[in-house]
Amino acid sequence: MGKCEQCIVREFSAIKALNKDELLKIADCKTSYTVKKGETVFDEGDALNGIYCIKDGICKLSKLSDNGKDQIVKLVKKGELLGQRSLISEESTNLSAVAVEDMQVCFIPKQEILQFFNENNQFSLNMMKSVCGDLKDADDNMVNLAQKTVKQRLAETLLKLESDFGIHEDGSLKIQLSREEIAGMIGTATESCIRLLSEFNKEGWVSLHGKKITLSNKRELQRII
Amino acid sequence: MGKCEQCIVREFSAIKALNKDELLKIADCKTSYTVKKGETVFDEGDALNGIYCIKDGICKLSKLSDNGKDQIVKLVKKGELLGQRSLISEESTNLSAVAVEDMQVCFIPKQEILQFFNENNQFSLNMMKSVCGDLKDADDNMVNLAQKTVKQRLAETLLKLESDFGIHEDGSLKIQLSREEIAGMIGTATESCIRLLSEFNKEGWVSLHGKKITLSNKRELQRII
DNA sequence: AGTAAAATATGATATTTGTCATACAATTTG
DNA sequence: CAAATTGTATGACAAATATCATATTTTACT
Repeated sequence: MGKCEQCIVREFSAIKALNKDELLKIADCKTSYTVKKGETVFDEGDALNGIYCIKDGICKLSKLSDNGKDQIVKLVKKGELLGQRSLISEESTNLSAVAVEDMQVCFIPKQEILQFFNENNQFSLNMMKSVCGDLKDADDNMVNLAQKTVKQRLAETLLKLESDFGIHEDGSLKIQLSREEIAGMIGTATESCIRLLSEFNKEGWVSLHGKKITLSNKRELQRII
Repeated sequence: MGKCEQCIVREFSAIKALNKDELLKIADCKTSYTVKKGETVFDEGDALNGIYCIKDGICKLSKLSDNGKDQIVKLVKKGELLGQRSLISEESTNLSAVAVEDMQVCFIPKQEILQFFNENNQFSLNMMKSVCGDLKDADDNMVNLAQKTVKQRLAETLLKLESDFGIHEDGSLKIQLSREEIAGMIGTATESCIRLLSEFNKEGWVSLHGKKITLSNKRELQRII
């Protein structure tokens, strides 16, 4: 059983408000495991009995639309929590969480979290702030989906992927998503996404090598937004 | 100075967790006023020094997009609070709030709310639930904007307006929005919205009399979603 | 390594939606 | 009350995007 006290990501979420004793309590009741790329952490409609703390890796939160396409609502990375909304609202999840790369997660049972809500005000406040941050992002996203063209959304998403997840030494985006997943983020058909990426490539704004995407002219990408 | 204890809407929001003393404290420091239809409660980018409790009326939360169009993110009605997100995140608002019909609002200063966060756990929890509810709605909305057609979104929005705000005796929607506002909700051009409403009218799904909209065939509207 | 499956790419075409122009109706204002 | 402004309506057209078809490339799997 790993010690939460020494966990690298304990400073990255609401959990940073917990003291030594509280961290020990979590360490005692948590269960850690790995989730391989493509595997599911939880599915839309699942009743969650706790929250997940992402120790490593990235997952996508998505919702299946009636037309059969998966809309990606958010990418969640190392240090962030999964499933808070569902826990707080006392509802089943409205989203499913699938690993985009191999993950290590710790599951913390509901009762612990609820207890912290009652006993540690800063924890509650942190959690609130985190949900509020998600809400702001969601609102911004809504406006983009409603008012911007697919091209603008693609450019914006690429820039955001770079700033959120960084680049390799060769300059390519660290996070690797399939074209279908990118399409699912910007809300368009996979073919349209592929087509626009090719176009960006021809314009010299990005360069494509297999799944690797390098933003070679960020200024132009920024300009068309 | 009105007494919060006797306010009709005190049960409708996180405020319901406050006890008599706490309500008296609010009553003491709040300022009540009216906002006429079309007037602004606060603007995108404003730093808020508290939150607003809507005693009566409806307002739209919207964000101006780069293309000059206002995207309506949420309609907020009697009993709900305005400005929590901004207060919790300690940021300026990302949305502006404009009255859609005459409103009565009470402004409650920041310090009071922050104190309740520290002293009244149930209040914090309620607030969290409310923000989580907004987040869920926003996520759902995102999926609709990304994956559904304008026609589907219009039908869905009309049904939602009826269920959220009710109908007059003559069957028409109680809430009256301009075509431009409806377009701003579904994320489309005003002309497209007008055109589709006409089409729905010709199909016999809605009937239009000036600004009054009556849903005359909800089953069909439901079907096309 | 060799085959099957999946992902990517691209063309052709249809559909949806936005834009611009204009007309008319309703509402506001002096 | 008339003029001016704003909101609604509709047509014509252009642009954006989706869909379907079909290669080609990459990846996964024995």
